[in-house]
Amino acid sequence: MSPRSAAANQSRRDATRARLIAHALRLFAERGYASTPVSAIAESAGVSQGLLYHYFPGKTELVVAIFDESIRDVRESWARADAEPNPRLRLAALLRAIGVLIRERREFWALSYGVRMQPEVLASLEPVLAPWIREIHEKLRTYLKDAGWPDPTLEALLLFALIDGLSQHYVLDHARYPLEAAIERLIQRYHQPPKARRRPARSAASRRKKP
Amino acid sequence: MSPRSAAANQSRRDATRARLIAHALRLFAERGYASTPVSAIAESAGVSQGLLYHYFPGKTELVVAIFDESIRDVRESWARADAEPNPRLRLAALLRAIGVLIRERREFWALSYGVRMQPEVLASLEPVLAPWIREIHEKLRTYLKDAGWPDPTLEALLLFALIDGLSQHYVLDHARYPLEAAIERLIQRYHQPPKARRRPARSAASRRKKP
Amino acid sequence: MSPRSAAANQSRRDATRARLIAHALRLFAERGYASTPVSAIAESAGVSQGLLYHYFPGKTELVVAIFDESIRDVRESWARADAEPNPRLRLAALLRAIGVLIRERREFWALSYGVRMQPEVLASLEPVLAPWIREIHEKLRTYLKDAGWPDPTLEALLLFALIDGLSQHYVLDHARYPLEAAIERLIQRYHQPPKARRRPARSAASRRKKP
Amino acid sequence: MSPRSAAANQSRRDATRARLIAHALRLFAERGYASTPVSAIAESAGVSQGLLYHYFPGKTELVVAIFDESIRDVRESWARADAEPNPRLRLAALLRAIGVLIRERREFWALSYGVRMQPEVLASLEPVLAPWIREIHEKLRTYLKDAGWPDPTLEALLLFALIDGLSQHYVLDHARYPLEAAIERLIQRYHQPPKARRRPARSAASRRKKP
DNA sequence: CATGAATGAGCCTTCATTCAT
DNA sequence: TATGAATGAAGGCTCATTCAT
Repeated sequence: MSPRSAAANQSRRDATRARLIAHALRLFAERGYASTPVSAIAESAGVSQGLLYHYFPGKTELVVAIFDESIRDVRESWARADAEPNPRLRLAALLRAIGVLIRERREFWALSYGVRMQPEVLASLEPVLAPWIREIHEKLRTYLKDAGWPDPTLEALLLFALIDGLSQHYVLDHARYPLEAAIERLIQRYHQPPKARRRPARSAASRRKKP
Repeated sequence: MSPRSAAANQSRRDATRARLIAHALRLFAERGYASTPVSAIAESAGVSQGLLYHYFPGKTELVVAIFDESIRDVRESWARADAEPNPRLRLAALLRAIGVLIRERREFWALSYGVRMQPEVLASLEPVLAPWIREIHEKLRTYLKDAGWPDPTLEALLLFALIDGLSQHYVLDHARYPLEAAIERLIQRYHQPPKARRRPARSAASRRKKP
Repeated sequence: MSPRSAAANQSRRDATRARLIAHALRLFAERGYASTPVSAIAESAGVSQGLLYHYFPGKTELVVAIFDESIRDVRESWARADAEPNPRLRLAALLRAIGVLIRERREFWALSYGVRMQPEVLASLEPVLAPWIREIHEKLRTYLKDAGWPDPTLEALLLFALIDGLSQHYVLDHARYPLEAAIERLIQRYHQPPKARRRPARSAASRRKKP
Repeated sequence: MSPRSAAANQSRRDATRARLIAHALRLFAERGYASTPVSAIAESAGVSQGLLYHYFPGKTELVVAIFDESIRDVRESWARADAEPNPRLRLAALLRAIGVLIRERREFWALSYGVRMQPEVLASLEPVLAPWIREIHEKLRTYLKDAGWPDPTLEALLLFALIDGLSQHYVLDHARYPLEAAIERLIQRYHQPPKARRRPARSAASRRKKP
């Protein structure tokens, strides 16, 4: 085989693979992972069922590939926020980037939320998912800390939960959900860290101990 | 005339039904709705598979029954917060009640999040779910408004997202998730409405135009 | 137990039994034997499922009971035709009685035709059905013979087929089927035996040989 | 490009499909539609149960396919009778062809009669069955009319009923039923239209009024 | 690389029948 | 006599995966 045909072959492979991933993502998002037969994906992508198994060892690996790719894209998108030198604007930039991602990657979030509670799939996804979640949390934590927020760890936890909830609610009703307004309010709220309290917040535990 | 007293029969029915619901909830939460065969539920509850169909027309209705019951319980629990006369403390009471519910009803939330993205199941759940979501939002909105928050509608949206995200993250890693601390921080943050801003918040669009 | 209560009991038994048979017949006719659950019959008759099994050992015996009863009624109805002394009018009377029976017992015929091709059920029905069919054939044969028809055995075969076909077609589309007209034409045709042919009918085989 | 030649694949498909139809027909005829599990058909045809569902969407469609094919064959067979120019001989030719079909297609008639009274199956069969029945009736009517029979519509009704009844009785006891003799008698009877009656036939109603 | 026929396991559901009361 | 909860055995169907070509 000439190198040229080999290269052509490779690009064809890549194209087919990409098409499979794209169609799988759309179908998984629309109908749910469990309710989407492999046959439907192959058909939608215009390839035979057998061929799909030349590209992915199984349905599970297909979903893992989707996550791999999507997470990589999301990472790239976020990376741009790092360019912002001003820590306070940096956080805003990140939130805005997230808003865009929520909208543009809606299908992926749909799949993601649909699969998160399925132990079977989750098992294979763990190696991809766990580091990513840590990474998100760490990123939020750093940004918040740099912006002067106290207790950035817990704060990052809340912000992450808020973003995730927002994203999920948007996915569930994207036609009517006021995502833009919500993101703006979010940006505004995180524009500056809260002033130091007169009295430091006491935890429920400590409160119980000194009544 | 009746062979078993009607009351005895009814209580027997109720007991079996409750057992089925409890076991179904646990299994659905653990393994996911789609991955939990009806046979596993029946076996776990210690009844024959056929009997399950005397109590529920199908797997779908079983999950609907779980939602019906769980939502009813959640409603009752929240209703207590309404007793608090002070609007500001009322919101805190609600958040604290929610914290308790997240922990105590963890299995239900797991099922809930797992099923939310599955169109098939969702279709049957819609009549139960849609009013409930509206109700939650409305309750949050009212509480926030009574506590003096501006734009309570959007604010309720964010708070709901935050709670939902928190709950979901807790479900995914309940052993290590600092739910209590998060709830406390939440209560603290919502302890009083934000002060009026010096400058009204500008929309993303306008901001982009005048840098 | 006093004899009176025993008698009352018996009549109640009979009433329940009759009700079960009637409802079973209707349901079997409407939905088909195989597609009618025993539970539907019990419910329709307003008794518990368990009680049904006190009256009939099983679904099969229920259908046998229906046949027993229906055949008995049909026999009684036909018996009246025997009263007619004139052989020619007697045949007409029988045909007319059959016309009435086809209409009045439509449900039974529907069940009968639906069950005739199901070996399982047929096995239990054989002891009831076989003698009845022989009886019908014999009756037709005798009537035809008495009316002067040649080869009454074969003739009875044809007449039976014609009646059965008519009945079945009527059952399949009773709202539009011109049963009355068909019966009248039948009576007219069988009003008198065919004149002796000039040439005896030759078999298909012999005809093909001498053209 | 294709791994197996398209033609080879198609012939393979056709062969499997035909085998499935043949075995299904036999089993349905022997044991009845409802009492024949799909698994039995697959096993009898020597394929896996799952494969059957690659060829037919369901059990219902399998029986519809059988009807489609059988009816097509019957049509072809009857078409030959049309070639006969003499109207009187044409009717005889048709009846003789019918006699052959009754015998050769016995299994199909058995299935047909077994299914006719089952509303579930009938629903799917309606689109195939209804036009066919109209076609039969119309053909008989035309043949009778061409042969000089008065009131050919009603006459066709009777002839159809007779043929159907004959066929059914033959199916029920093919080993002993004198089908050939019956067909010959039929042909002989329909050899020429009845002579005009001296007295017009009176309806049952009018007859009852003047005793 | 590519096809799609073929498999086999498992799932949801139905239903005749039994049984404790 | 009467109830209806309970069982167990199928049955129809889906689908991830394999394999011959």
